[in-house]
This record gives sequence, structure tokens and C-alpha cells, in this order.
Amino acid sequence: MTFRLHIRIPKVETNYSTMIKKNPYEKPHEHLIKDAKKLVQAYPKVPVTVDCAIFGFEENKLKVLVIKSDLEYYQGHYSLLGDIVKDNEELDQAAYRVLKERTGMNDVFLDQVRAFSNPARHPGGRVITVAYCSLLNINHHELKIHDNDLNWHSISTLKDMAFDHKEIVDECYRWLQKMIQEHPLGFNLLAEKFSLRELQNLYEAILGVSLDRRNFRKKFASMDLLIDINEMEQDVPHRPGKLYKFNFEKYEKSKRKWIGIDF
Amino acid sequence: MTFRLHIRIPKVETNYSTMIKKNPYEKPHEHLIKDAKKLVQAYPKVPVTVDCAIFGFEENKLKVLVIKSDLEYYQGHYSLLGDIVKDNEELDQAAYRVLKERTGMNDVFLDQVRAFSNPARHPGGRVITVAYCSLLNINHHELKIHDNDLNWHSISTLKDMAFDHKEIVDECYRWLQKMIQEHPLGFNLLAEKFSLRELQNLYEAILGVSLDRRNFRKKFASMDLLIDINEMEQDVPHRPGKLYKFNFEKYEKSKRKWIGIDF
DNA sequence: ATCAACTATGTAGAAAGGACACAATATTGT
DNA sequence: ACAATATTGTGTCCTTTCTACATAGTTGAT
Repeated sequence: MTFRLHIRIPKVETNYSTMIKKNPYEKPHEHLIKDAKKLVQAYPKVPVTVDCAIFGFEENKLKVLVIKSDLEYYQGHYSLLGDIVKDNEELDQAAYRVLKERTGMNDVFLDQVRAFSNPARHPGGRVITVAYCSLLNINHHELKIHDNDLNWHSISTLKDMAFDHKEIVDECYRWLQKMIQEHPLGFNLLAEKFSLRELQNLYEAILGVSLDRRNFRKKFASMDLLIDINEMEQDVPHRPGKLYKFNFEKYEKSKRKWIGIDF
Repeated sequence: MTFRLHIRIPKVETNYSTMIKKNPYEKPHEHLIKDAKKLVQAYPKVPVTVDCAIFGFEENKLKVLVIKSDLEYYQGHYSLLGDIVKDNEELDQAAYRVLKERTGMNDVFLDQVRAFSNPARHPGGRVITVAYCSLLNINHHELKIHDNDLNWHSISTLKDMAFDHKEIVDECYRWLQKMIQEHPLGFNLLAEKFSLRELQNLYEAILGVSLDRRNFRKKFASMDLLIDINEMEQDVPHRPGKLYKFNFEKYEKSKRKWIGIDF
């Protein structure tokens, strides 16, 4: 399993923790706040954006969709696809909007990873961003990358990104590595029909390991969630393998909850 | 849950030094945005808060620290401890601040869970909140609950909370259920010295299952991460059990990543 | 026909998990 | 002092899962 690096929080730096003391006289609870609107209007406000780590799989490599930054400050550096969150827009909604606008695709796996809030993360001032992870098939016929500056970049050679986007990609990648082991997410990166070899390549590439082919197949066979569609690979320079679909229906029905302590 | 002890992976060190500096050798394009500050100032802004689900364990029940809402709108309802995120304050920092202010405790487990952004979640207008999960020992000598309206509420009987805080608690609870199985987080809820029975009660209460005592002990024995401190329980009305400490040091050193596909 | 490069399946030993039983040790009540 | 009671502490057997490894079959290219 994956282990996060922040299991045990080290001591908080002194600048956060020193001079805070509860004043027993503040906020006497007889006085309830009557005007919630007035209260909220007095709050400090921050621009909030979403940034999407859109992953694809091509040439046995995990890739992420990046774009040349439009900030002069970050000229030549890549950034993730993102946008400001509009008034009264849900974060999920904003992330879907970014996806639809930039890829043309609608029904795409998308999930929130976490928020990034370093006050110095944006050169234009304080901006909090919420990172999303999205998975799609690079060769999907509906996928339309209109923008010439858009670019599928291999995860392994990514660096020098704008803002804290490298950190975000790293976090989303770790998130993905964990998730594909526990959920059938990887299939979103493949075509609807795939061979076991392609599936194994996917797992090997994302997890960065090599797996025993026989045991890998045995594992998926024992899950009994792949549908043999009685088709074979085409145009491969060797013996073609069988093609399968993932049985999402059966998976949803038989989803099991596991209990297991292991660390 | 079967977590295959399959392949040992070296720790991935993340490069966090990705804040990019301007490359002085590149020539600016005319369509690039030159004034990042102006750009950000034009963004719509939202108040952002943090809300902490602070969990404790008492009387073999998982409890969460709640307070009577100070909004008249939610009079009589409980809410989580939270606060607005200040200008130039990190989210983590804000969450630590809330913890310190309300519990007096400093060195506490804390981790971000996710952001909640329903535009209608706050009666005073649009407020995005980032949920944090915190774990502490209710009987810790440094824990100071000064506020009379603060209250350790059993998870199982919690309802009718202010805002979307019930949803947040539910999400944090699920997050915790998952995390204690894969990371040694549960120990944050216990005293430094604990018996295996207490540990098992903790797991049973949080996961909502009953576990075989002998297999539970065997499991932890095989991990070899509990230090037998040669002390016994005191003041129990039966044969006292041995007390242990968790070997965080050894755990940190031997932390491994496991690969195991299972869903 | 032969070779190269795959696919496809099986088997045996090791490790882990799960269902149990029984002895040892403390407190409590008499 | 002693029995009753409650709980700790350990071991065993069986099943399932994991892992390492071997061999046969199919296709395209030469």
C-alpha cells in the first residue's frame, strides 16, 4: 500500500503556535449572531481556482495534459489546465467545465484530490487552488484538443512547471497509484476493449514495477470482472491476444468492503 | 482486505522545490499576460474556512468535538470547530490554529480531507470550507476544553448539525475508517501506553466490526511494531493486561510501499 | 520449415488468514 | 482461604492466497 509521508505531524513551528490563548470573555454565548450575511460579508476573501491533472496513457507511458503558461512570469513553463471558480459554482462543476472546455469530453472520471494554499504559489497574489484528478483515453474519438499549446507530457520527464503545479501533479500521481490498486480506475485510461497485456502495461507503468505476467492474469481471472468478448488484437507483430471489457455492472453490484489492518 | 506483500518499492521523494523563477533568457511574447497581480485582482473571491473533525475515543466510542452553533439560524444545532482562513495563511496553518485555540493542544495529528463547496452550505452566503481530520487522546493532560459549549459527541448518535457539517463528519469518518487500516493513526486516539484490548476496542468501534481477539493479537505481533514496556494495566476488575507503546521510530524507518491489486 | 515474439495455462511450496480451545492470572464475593 | 468469574495470553489446524517458475501453443516474418 501507499504510505503518505505525513502520518505523524511533527511539532508545529513556533510562529503558528506561540501567542494564542483562549480569552474566556470573548464570544459570550448568550449573544447569537443574528445576521449571517453580514458575518460572511466581513470575512476575508480569496480567489479560488481548480486545477486538473488530466491523465492519459500512450506508448506505455502515463501522460498528463499540460499547456504553456500564459503568464509572462512563467514563460515557457507548462501548467495544468485550470480556471477560476465562478460565483456560486461548485468546485466539481468548475473542474468539469475545465475538462469539457479543454478536451471536449463530457463523461470523464474526475475526483477531487486536495487543496493547495501556499500564499506564494501564485505570482499574482494569494490564490487557493483545489486539485482534481481526471482519467481519459487519449485515443477516444470524442477527445478534441483544439489548442495547439496543449500537450500530452510524459509524467516521468515532467519538470519546471508553473506555479506549484509540479507538486500538484506529484500528489495526483501518488493518489492515482493508490487508487488504481483499490478501484477499477485504470480502465478509464484504456480503450473499451483491451488486452491483458495492455492492462498489465498500464499497471506496470503507473506503479513503476514489473509484475509477473502469469500471476497478473491469474489475479484478474480470479476477480471475474473481465468480459471475454471473443475478439483478438489486430495488427500486432506477434500472436494476438484476446480482448476484454471490464464488467462495470458486475463490479458495482458486487462491490465488497474489505477490512484489513496492515501498515 | 488482502494487501499483498508483493513488491518492495523505494520511497518516492517528492521534489517540493518547484516554485519556478522567471527565466531571464526567454523573450516575452506579446500575447502573454504581463501583470499577474492585475489578473488575480480581477478574479472573483470567496470566503474560505477550515472545519476540523476532531476525533477522540472514550468509553469505547468514537467521539467528535462539537460546539453549539453561534448562528441564530442554527440555534441549538452543533457545528464543528472551524474558522475563517486569514490572509496569507495556509490551510494547514489555519486548521492548526483552530486546534490550538480550542483544545490547547499543539502536537496533534491533522490531515486535510477535502473541500466542500455547495453554494448553499452557509446561510450567510457563499463560503467554501476545507475539512480537516484530527485525532487526539481525550484524556491527554494538555487537552483543555475551556469552552462550556464544547462537547464530545458520540459519532453514532450525531445528527442535526449546522451547515453541511454532518456531511463533513461522515466523510471524515469514512476517511478515518480507511486510514486506520493502512496507517498507524489509531494510536493518536489512545494514551501513550495501552493494552491490546484497548487497541482492539478502538478498531472494533471505528470499523464497526468485531474481530477475533487471538487473530488480532497475532496480527499486531507479526508486525513487530509494539513495544512491550513491562507494565500492566492498573485498576481493572480482572486479570490485567500488558501495556505497550507503538514503535513510531521503527515504523518510520521500515515504512514500505506495497503493491496489491484488489477491488 | 524455422525462428522470434508473443499468448495462454498449470503446479508446487510458502505465507497469510481465520476458526478454534485451553491454560494462566487477576479480582470479587463468601 | 477458596471458589467463581472475567479476562489475558498462546498455539494449532486448516484454508486461502501469493509467488516463483516451466512448458506448450499461435501468429507473422524470413
